[in-house]
Amino acid sequence: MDYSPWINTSLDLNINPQRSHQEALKNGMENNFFSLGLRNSSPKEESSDALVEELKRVSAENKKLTGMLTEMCENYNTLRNNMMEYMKKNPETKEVISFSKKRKSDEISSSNNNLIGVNGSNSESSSSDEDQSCKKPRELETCIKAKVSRVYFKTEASDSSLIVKDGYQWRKYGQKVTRDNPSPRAYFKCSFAPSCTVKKKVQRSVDDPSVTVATYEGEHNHPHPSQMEPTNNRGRNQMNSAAPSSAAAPCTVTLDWTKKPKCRNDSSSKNMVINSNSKMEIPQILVEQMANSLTKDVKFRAALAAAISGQMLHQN
DNA sequence: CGGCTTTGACCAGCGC
DNA sequence: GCGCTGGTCAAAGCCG
Repeated sequence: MDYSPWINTSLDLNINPQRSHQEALKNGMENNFFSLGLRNSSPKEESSDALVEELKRVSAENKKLTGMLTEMCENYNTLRNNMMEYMKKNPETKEVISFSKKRKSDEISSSNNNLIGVNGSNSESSSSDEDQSCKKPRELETCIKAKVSRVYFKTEASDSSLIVKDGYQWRKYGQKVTRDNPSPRAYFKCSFAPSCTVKKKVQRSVDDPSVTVATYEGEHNHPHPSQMEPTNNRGRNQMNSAAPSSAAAPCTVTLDWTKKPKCRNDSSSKNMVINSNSKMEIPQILVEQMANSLTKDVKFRAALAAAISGQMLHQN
């Protein structure tokens, strides 16, 4: 899947150590600066001194936060690499988990064979993010066995349809209201090729109803429909929008082994790993997710704007 | 008429 | 063993 991520941190948090302050300033921070009522030509020097002090403090805080984020990224990647290494070294472990009682295991294993047969690169398979995925052993097992990826689609909150425009042709075979989410979960099978066993679950995010979470199980054993027949428009659902980059530009995330299960309500701690198919670097997307959560905090935004304006003052 | 969605029923895994 | 829950099936209805 060659999608571009929809993640937009809205605030250009200085999360990239390589990025200079000048670059950050280019990205519209001036607005925040002026919205705070800070002016270069402030008449009251005392208050400006206090402000400068405050700005220094916030700058230091900003620096500290940046360092913490960087450290978190490093820890995350280390942990993930360790996990991957462990899984490679101990395939029997994987097998033990996989052979736990799972109904229709033959079906799943066959679909898994399809995955390997079609696409040998299964390295980035294990995946999930914060909330629902893999919080039960059964789901964990599914994550390990089949190629599971989770894609987030930004949609209109008022849009109640669980249609995800990913370009493939899906046939809906069920819908269920799950316990942990009031919005129904829709079940889809790939109907483009009869032999394709890819399944998809689509459900609104608990945290953000404007976000639709699509969980893909398996991998298509056929090319993307838009590559095969660009004009093929049959079907009423997904094929109507065979261009994946249209309304919803998803971000594929993969299993986060460092995450404890049962933390679905903690949107601020979303750990994500971008699928290797994506052009984005893994730490970058992780950091952007963190930044996204942080930027929801009004206080943090104010402090951040103050810190940046401090940098501006410094330069002037 | 074919293909799709809807939706209630059914099945199987899991926890108690 | 029983109840809960998620996942799947399949009949009925809808739509182009």
